[in-house]
Amino acid sequence: MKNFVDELNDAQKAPVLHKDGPLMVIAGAGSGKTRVLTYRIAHLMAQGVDSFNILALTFTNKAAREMKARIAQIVGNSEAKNLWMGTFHSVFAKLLRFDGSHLGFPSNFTIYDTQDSQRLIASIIKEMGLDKDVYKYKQVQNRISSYKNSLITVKAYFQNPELMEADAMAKRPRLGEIYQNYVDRCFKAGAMDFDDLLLRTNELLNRFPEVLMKYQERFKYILVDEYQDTNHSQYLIVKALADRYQNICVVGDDAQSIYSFRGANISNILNFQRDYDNVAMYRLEQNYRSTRNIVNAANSIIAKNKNQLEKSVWTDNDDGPLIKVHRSSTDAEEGRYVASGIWDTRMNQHVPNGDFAVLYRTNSQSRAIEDALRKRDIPYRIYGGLSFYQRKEIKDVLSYLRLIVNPKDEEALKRVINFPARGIGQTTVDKLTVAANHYNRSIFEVMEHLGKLNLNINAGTRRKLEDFVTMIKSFQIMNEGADAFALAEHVSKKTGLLLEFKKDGTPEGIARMENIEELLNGIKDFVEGQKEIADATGDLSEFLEDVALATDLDNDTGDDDRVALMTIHLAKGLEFPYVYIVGMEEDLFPSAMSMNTRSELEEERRLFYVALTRAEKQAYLTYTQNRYRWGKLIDAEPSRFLEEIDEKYVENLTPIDTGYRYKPLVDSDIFGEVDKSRLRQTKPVAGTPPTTKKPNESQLRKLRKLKPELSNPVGNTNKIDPNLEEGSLVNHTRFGRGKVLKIEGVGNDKKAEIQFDQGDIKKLLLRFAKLEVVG
DNA sequence: AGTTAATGGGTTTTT
DNA sequence: CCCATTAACT
Repeated sequence: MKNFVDELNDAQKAPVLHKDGPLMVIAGAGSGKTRVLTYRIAHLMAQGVDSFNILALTFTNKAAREMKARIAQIVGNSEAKNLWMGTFHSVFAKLLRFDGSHLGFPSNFTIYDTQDSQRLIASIIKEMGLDKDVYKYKQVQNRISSYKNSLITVKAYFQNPELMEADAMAKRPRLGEIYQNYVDRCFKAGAMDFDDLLLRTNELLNRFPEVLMKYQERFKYILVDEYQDTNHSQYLIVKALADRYQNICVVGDDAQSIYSFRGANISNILNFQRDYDNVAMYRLEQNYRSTRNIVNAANSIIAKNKNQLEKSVWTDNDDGPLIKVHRSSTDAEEGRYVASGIWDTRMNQHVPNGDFAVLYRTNSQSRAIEDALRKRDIPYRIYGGLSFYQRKEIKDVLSYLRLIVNPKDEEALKRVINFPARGIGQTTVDKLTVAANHYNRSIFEVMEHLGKLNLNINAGTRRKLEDFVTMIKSFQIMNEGADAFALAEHVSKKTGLLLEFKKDGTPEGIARMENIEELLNGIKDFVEGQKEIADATGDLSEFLEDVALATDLDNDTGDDDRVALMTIHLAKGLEFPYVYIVGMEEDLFPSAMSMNTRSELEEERRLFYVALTRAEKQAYLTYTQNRYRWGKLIDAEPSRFLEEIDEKYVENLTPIDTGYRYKPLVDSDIFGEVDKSRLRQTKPVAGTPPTTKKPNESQLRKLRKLKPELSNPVGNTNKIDPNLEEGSLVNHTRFGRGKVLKIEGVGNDKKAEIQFDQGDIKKLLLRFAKLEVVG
């Protein structure tokens, strides 16, 4: 453990060697920010700071793990073990497990994910008898979430006439009541949502000075990575904890602030010098990552933003090749271009798959890329999107486990009380919910005391409820002895979950069963892994917390060689030699939802800056003229960002599209509400795209008339027969033999027009599934 | 009352 | 393309 400081350049050394007091490091993309943070922690420890007194907040748990491993190499494993490191959410979840009892939360509280929150809110809206078209649960959840991130509690909400008026203006005067109910129900269920982990930490530190004092003393040195993406709630936690010793080191880059949609506040970094006294300020401006062309191109883009800190990123690296821009006619062709490009580079340069990344704005764009890579047998891994733990079957198993740990967990209970089906329907659950609200108890408690309550539930159903309670209780008893793996395995079998998917027999059913098996293996690994860690017990509740806060990136073992596919947001902090940025189109990137105001557009631009600066050697930008969106082919126009790059650094592989007029910017920051009528777009000059035909009026009329006849004709909507194609002969359960005339749409949302051999039904437009193929 | 198929609506990024 | 809701069936 010596001389590690010599591995740094002078600019990097300064913040590493700086000892006490607040410091801010403004670090340009690729300037060795993580290195500075890692070495600073190692240096503090080498100087005799107890590792128990250091708290490091990182952007992903994976980053924390890697940093810890590197520090362990320098100062030794036993010392590094005591560091508190992780994301805001995971660190403060841990803190709340210790001290949440002050607020009335059990140490085994559940963490609700977004879906759990939304379901609960939907249920509250229904119970309150509100119009669900006015109070849309997703919007309501969004609103509540942003209140929480701004530290607006229910009480604060009702004390703020402006907020209430804003919601009343939006025709949602009872939003505050929903908020109130939501908070109460979470509390009653012993549950916290993602935002609560920060909000409740704030509450804890504010209301209990002795707790605050304890953690101020514990965390004498605090380091925060990606400070530009902290929200108000996180900002206040850091401020409170650092208040005593003022040993706060924040690292970030305002040019890479891309999380304002979840409350990140760029002014946290812009105002750091105002918030603390005698701030030492360091800048890292030399980029070690990318070629000069990439660095300069990125600079030319970010220069279009008005709101930013002074900074000039430069590099000593070679110029490298120009950035390649490619146009294709459809998203499928775009995929083929990417796949063949990767293929060629891999062959010519002899580089591994892991050197490539394909970045996109939205998760749904991955499909076309996947298809093309698969056809070429190029191994890839998709990060993010629907994560493993969010899949239906996995959430089902996890819900049982959650219920065992915390039987008050209402969302988990509602999910599994009738899955696999055991004859407990919606009406029964509604009755239980009403009773639970009435007695101010959890649903599970109501179920435990069915006999003493008069709930108008018939004897058969009552019996089923009792059986369910008995089953969960038997699991709880088992949980006291057996380890998490044995329990989870027992639960999957005993509840009939595994069987449910097995008897299904379809490829999906088998895939689901395999997923459950994979989950069980994951639990096994976890239990064994936890035995190595000092303060871990390897029990179920620890696993559940891990799962609730894990990101896809965290689970990446990185031991196989694959092309990486991910959103630009997920790519923050990563780097790859070859980077494809696909879907460079208006309305997609910049996104149609975030190009109305200057601040939104500037954030999209920063996102583009982040994307481009991931590339070390070569960047490719691609766009299409037509793109499938939900099965429909739509026009696409090149992104304005393509024009914003200084042309010196770009090579156009295809003729440049011209003749567009971009949507005018309406600055709602100044003018208030955006006038949507001003946002009309001109038509493209490019060739006419192929269009899909809609059913004509007479076909539609026929369909509507036939509707009663069409009950139960085609099986499960979600499973399509891949063998069906135009011209196939099919057998219909009701109408008999017929021929497929036309197929519309893509993926699982296909429709077939079928001509039947007999009867007066000539043509029928159907969504099809499980139609038996005859010919 | 409970189960299953069909339909209609929204449509970004994530802990 | 996914999900929640509705409609029809057992």
